[in-house]
Amino acid sequence: MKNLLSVLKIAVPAQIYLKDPETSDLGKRIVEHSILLIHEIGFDNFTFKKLGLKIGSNESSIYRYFESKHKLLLYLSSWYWAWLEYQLVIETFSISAPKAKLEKAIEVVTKTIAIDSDFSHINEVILYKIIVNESSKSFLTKEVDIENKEGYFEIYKRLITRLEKMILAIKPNYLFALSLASSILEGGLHQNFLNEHFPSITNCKDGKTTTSFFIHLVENTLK
Amino acid sequence: MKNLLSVLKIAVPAQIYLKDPETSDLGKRIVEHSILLIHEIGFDNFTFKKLGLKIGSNESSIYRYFESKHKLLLYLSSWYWAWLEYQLVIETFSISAPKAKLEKAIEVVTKTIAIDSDFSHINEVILYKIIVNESSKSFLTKEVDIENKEGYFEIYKRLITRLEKMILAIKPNYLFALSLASSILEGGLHQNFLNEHFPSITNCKDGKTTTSFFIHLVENTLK
DNA sequence: TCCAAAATGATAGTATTACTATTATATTTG
DNA sequence: CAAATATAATAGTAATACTATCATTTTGGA
Repeated sequence: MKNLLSVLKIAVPAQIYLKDPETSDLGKRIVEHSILLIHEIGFDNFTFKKLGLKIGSNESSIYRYFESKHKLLLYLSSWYWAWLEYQLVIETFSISAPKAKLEKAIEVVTKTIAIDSDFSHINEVILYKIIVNESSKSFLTKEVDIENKEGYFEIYKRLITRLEKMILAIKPNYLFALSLASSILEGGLHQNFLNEHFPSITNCKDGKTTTSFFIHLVENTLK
Repeated sequence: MKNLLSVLKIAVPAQIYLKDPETSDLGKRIVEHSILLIHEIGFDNFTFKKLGLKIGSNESSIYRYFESKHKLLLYLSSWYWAWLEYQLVIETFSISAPKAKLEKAIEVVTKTIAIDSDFSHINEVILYKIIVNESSKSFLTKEVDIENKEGYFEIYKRLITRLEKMILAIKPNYLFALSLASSILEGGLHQNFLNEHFPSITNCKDGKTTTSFFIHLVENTLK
């Protein structure tokens, strides 16, 4: 996995950034340390000024890469979804049995990311925590419809349609394959959020995983 | 339903406000018009100054009721969950068959609110839209753990444990009753969000309702 | 190796936000 | 009718989320 990725690049929709952060050292440091800083102080308290201070660079230079901190969050989210899509594809590619394939897919998209694949400047463990705690803010805005039209959520939507296909491979006449797919993805994040902040309203703790909850749920639903 | 509520008061945790908005005309206007204004311009663009302008009052007066706009959002969310809990209780109270009871419960918590019960200054149809589009912001903060300890989310959590009980009444040995309950509640909101902004990744549209998706899902899971 | 272009940094400035503080004026109530 | 309470008006503050301008450094090609 690590080696494969070292020759690949996670592709984020180009409209999201002004200048591709992957093309320079400063750009990479912006992305790397924005993840750490957002994790540390939360997205709402995060500013480009504070990030500049942290990386020994200038606020104005960061604005050359991203129009706003909202666009940066969109970038991080898209990057994560692209990374997850890649994981999904390689992990399920060689499985031909539909049921086993979907099971592996559910595992990939609902498990708590705990190991940094370490192929780049991006720490996936911390990024995953940001996705759990902040990523909804990327679409909970008044501008969501415009930004959706501009393609900012393409990777996310593609991921869901990939899951949908795997669901339909098991039960072609199931009427809610898309809704089930989006429930697995967002629901997985939400259960992990609850585990962290509201443990009294989730069972996904103490050895019982979010993954096992969803595998059981989906299996029964598609029976 | 309307008549019953006219003698009842929706109880929101008192820590959320500085002065109970239900106790004065200004307070009620603050709540009433904050719902309309947040719906109109979005929570992120909403300010107490703009609200003051709208209701012909002063920013400083609004601050006497709510410490911050974040607290106001917590108030609106809590109010909605309390209102929904009330709906849940009266609609399921007289049903004794566990399966029918849960089915009705799912209907209550996942359906799109389209009729204003009109018993108060609060427009539940618009409030529901705010819940769908903004309520996650009430807990997606760095302060969530402190605020949780202070009891700001009590009603929400109680609602989920009510659903949990109904689930366990059907299948007492089911290990994920809490997770299923929280998935129904948040998942219901999310599917309705998708219906509004990302229709390409949900099936809950064109006559197929969010409610029917969840009823089917839960029924099979508890079989 | 030098020159121009590109990238980065430094500084300043702006409108708005999310408040707090103070004082003045209504309104209610005992 | 006075005192308490509620509301309004005004001012002020530090921070935010940027934009604009200009200076300096780095780099990539002839």
